[in-house]
Amino acid sequence: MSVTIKDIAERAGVSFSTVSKALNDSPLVHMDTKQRILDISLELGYQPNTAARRLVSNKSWTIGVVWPSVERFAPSALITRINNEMAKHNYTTLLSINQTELAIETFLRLQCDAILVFYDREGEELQNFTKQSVIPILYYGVNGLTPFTTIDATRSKAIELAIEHLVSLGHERIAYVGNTNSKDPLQSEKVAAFTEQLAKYHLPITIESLIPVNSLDTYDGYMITKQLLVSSNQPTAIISGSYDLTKGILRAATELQIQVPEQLSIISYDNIQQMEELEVPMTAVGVSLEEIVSTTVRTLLTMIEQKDPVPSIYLVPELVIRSSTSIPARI
Amino acid sequence: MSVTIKDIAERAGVSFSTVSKALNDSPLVHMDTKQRILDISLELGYQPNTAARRLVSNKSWTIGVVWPSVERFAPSALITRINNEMAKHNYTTLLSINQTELAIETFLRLQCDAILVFYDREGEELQNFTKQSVIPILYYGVNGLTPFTTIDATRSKAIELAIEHLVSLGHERIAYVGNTNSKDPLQSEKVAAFTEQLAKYHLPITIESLIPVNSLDTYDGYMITKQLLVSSNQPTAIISGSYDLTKGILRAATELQIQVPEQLSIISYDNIQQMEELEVPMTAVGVSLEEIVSTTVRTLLTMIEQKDPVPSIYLVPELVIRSSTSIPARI
DNA sequence: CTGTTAGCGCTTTCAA
DNA sequence: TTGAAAGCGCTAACAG
Repeated sequence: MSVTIKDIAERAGVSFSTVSKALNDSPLVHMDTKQRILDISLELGYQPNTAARRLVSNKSWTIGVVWPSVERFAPSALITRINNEMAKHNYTTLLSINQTELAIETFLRLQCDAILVFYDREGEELQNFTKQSVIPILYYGVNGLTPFTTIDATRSKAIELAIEHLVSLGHERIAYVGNTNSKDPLQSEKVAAFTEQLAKYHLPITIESLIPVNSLDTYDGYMITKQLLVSSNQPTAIISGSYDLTKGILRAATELQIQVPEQLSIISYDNIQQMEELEVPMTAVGVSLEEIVSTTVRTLLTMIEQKDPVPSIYLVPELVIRSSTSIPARI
Repeated sequence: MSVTIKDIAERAGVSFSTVSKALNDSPLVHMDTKQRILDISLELGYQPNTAARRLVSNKSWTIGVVWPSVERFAPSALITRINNEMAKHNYTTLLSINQTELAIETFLRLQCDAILVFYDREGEELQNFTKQSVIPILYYGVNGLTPFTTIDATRSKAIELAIEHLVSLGHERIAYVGNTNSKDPLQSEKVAAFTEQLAKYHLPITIESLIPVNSLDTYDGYMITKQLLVSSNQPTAIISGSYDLTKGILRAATELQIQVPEQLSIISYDNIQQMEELEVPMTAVGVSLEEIVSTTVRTLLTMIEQKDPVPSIYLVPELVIRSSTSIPARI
């Protein structure tokens, strides 16, 4: 059996309720007493019993995170950051790699204080949790897909920014490398925005405009780009759907001795620090990781406090210009 | 407030302890009563309060899993399976992507019933948990690296099997594609076994024997193999360090129009079902996923029950011959 | 078979 | 400033 507040109380010669107060830094305890109790608890290696604490406070101090099945760098970094940020607020982040429905059920049973769901799967349907859920559920994804509050990174806006940037530089043959056939709404939103914007600027949409990859892996990005860059009707600029893809694209260009940005401009989705550190510092669009993290954490905390509905949030993407884009090469 | 056993008791006109028994399927409750209570609890949507349950039973019914930082397919599949298997035993698996030390601390504080650590990082040191840990900690990795009970997949034995198989087919120029420079003991064990075995069979060790990749990604596997296969002193057989690498290796071979296994034999580490489904069904070595899962779960359960020390376990790898290996081509 | 009782370890009034 | 007491929701003797 581990040490409890009673043990400390006995040792300190006070009642256990005083210990409880002292440990919670209550102002109702004399400084000296408090210090003595703190010392003793430290000495005894006291660890509060979470179960008991939860029972009485009716809080679990945990939040459940439903993790996307597919691993990529950006989401992985996101979760790590959220995890650390929530820790600062005393919340422990639990991850589940189960199916969304199952994971939510588990977290519900565990009485997590909130659930964060990364909507990243292809065409999942889950509507049954609408009302029965007493605890707040926050989605990260595209708003409107679920009845829940959603943090939406407005991926379409990001693609708009990218194209605007390229067009302003004078590019006309722009390709999008990404999950063009995916039913994943996070991906298809980018694709839709891409074609829309091309149309808006009266740019040609050819078979070389939408370059499909099966996954968002570096590997696939590399493979498809190598094909693309030896085709007859090469683009002067590529928009990449993710950080991982970008690594592959860049590698393909390097290998074919195509200078970036002189001969080929690249602009990537995913506004993360790592873009800076690629062989060619990468111009990127997207909501910055920091902002996604801080907004998510803040929203989560708000939802937990005031169990009232919180409106969905649209995060505004930015364009970060680095060294991978320039005016198109003379042909 | 959610519904408690007291609510059910009131509704059913029995005492709450009877409800508790009924809900726990105790034989001490009359069938009729039990059924009625079950019906009511269902009707009311009763969800047991985990905190309370934990408090009294002094168990959390959770096990914490420290997840390796690097994502690859095989470990990912492993964790998913363990997760599901533990669920059958009423345990909820919590994942932490924090540093090992931090994660263990968290799980300790949460009073998990056991902690499973995937030792997958490069040269981490953590010796401080040796005694203070009241709850069982199980490692998955290479035995001897930590003071804890470890499930060891004897990767060296797997490589032995691979080489034995290749040698028996008549191969002499064998290359190992893997993390040859990694400090990760899981990887270096394979490498060490590889060179040892080559020596044992008096096979030449050249620069083309150990093919280093930076990561275990498909991408890197592809890249390095393409280089390897156009070199002057090509191997007749490749041993791949992981499933992901193998995908890349296979792809490189296909692209260079090298027939597998006619012109090149490939044998892969990671004994998982997916090997069957590659373009060329892959001969593989390693402990089968099923066995790793069942052993891990069983050990975990045992450790939880009898808080006595459990000895480390060495799992025996198998060779699964499929279609990617054959006698070497005539030169 | 069913109910009563006593906690599990902690927080939180309420008295002293 | 401290202590006493109640109770969070549940399980587990023990008594009927």
